[in-house]
Amino acid sequence: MVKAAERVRRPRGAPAPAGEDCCPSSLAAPLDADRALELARGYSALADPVRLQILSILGAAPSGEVCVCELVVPLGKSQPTVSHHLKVLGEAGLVEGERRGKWVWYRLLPERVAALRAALSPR
Amino acid sequence: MVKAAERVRRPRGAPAPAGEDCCPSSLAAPLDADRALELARGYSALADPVRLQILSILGAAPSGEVCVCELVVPLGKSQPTVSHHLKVLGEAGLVEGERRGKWVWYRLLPERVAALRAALSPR
DNA sequence: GCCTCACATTGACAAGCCTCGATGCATCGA
DNA sequence: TCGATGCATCGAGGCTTGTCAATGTGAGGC
Repeated sequence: MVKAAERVRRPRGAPAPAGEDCCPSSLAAPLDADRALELARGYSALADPVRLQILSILGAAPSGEVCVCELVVPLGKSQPTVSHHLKVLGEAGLVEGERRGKWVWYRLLPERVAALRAALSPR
Repeated sequence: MVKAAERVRRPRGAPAPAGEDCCPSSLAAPLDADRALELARGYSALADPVRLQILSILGAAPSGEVCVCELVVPLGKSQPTVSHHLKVLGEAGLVEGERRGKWVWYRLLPERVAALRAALSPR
């Protein structure tokens, strides 16, 4: 049971890096089971090399988005497999897809990535 | 194939946070399969609520270390289960255990945590 | 309407993971 | 030496996950 007052407390008066005020570190105080489960779901989405490659391709794309057809060949997986991984990433809130004509374009959602990143901050 | 020169490149001249020079972001350039697999193994260790709770307990411990007997009750899992998760975390390089008499004391290894954290940095 | 293309969904299989009881090993105190 | 304690390992059961072939769906183009 982590109380809200404890989650926003920042000891030692250190200046918080931008964008991490709302995303407390998991290493500062013991996690309750619910928040641990929520975070574990997020890291589960990262716990597959194909999904990490998808995120890296999206993150490196100049336009910030990539259509599914551009993922199948570099990943070396079947189209249904790629679609499955995109669904997992979408359900984890890490990516978002948008249909335009025949194609679906996916892009990274940096907020959720930042939240998972901030949870690994040292106390 | 990510070339070394590309991995250490830091555009926009922003000052890099300490300890992240050596740990390139996964979102800056497409990951090769080997590095994706290595990172995925790391996040797999984080993809379980019990293990996240263990890390948070270790991170919040005033002395920086906790003996196994102090983990079983708060985690609500059997002793073999706790031992299993500690082994997984150890093999991922996230924790380290040391025997002192009858007890084994575990502590966090912040370097590996920082590496997984840095891999989520935006480009 | 019909065909083609891009992508999602379904179903099935193998592999891996989480969990716990039983057991083994090392240490300590008597 | 013997029993008790703390932790690791083993083995098995049950569930989840990654993968692909087959199929479904939605959007053009003819």
